[in-house]
Amino acid sequence: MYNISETSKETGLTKHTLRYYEKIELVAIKKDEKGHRIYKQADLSALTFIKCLTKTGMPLDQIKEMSKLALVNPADNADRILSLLQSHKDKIVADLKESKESLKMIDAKIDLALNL
Amino acid sequence: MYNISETSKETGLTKHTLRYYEKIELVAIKKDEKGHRIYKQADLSALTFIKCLTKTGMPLDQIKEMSKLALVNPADNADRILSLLQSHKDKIVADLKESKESLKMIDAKIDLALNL
DNA sequence: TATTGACTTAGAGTAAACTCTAACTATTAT
DNA sequence: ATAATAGTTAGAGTTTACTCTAAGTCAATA
Repeated sequence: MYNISETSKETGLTKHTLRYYEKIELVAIKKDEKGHRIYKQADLSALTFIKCLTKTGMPLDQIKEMSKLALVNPADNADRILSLLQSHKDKIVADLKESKESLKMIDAKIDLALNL
Repeated sequence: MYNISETSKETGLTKHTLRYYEKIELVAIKKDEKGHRIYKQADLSALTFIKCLTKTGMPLDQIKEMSKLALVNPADNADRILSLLQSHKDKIVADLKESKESLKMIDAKIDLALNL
């Protein structure tokens, strides 16, 4: 069990962001009798996965849609979730390719500058 | 020589974006006697390179800073420009690594779902 | 002649994802 | 007892990079 500060440290998300993710209903976190958030290991894993998705460019509303599906009825929605993950994967692969091409062009510029 | 529509087609940037880049002084484009923009081959190359930089996450104000240096005094600023390009390159390489790691985690999730 | 379609401008509006502020409560340290 | 620290909320503000609108000028075509 972790409080918001520990969770912030573990996940690298700010406390502000953690509360924001709750406000937009991207995650739902239990609270103790004082109203303080208590994060479980599973919450940390979920947040870490969310970070993977955002870092690779999935918009928060898509992530939200996916986690809703997973929470409400995992069995019935497995196919849908899988296909969302697959198409995101395809997007990442395409982005990686594009970035590598940009990197090449930047390298070419650097080489040009070095040979001045 | 290209007008704004042709340039938009060539670079994949919208006409709005092309005018916006001029407004923020990221580029400076000559105009004809009617006030219409005339893009040279060099402008297209610059815009294509700018696209590489933005796609790989360089903020417009950094790109602007760099092109100012290149325009004002290329010889004296070559070192500075080179080091900016180098550090951006390093950032891209780091980002690529991170994206590949995220991809792995997403793949792991997909495998998990497939084995349900 | 009129309308279509290209261009122009200044400036307002948008979307995404935070990020911060103010006002408050509860617990611990001096 | 008081001050510091950690938590809470609602809601306002910020940043980046566009994106769009309104109002206008020209040139060519029906």
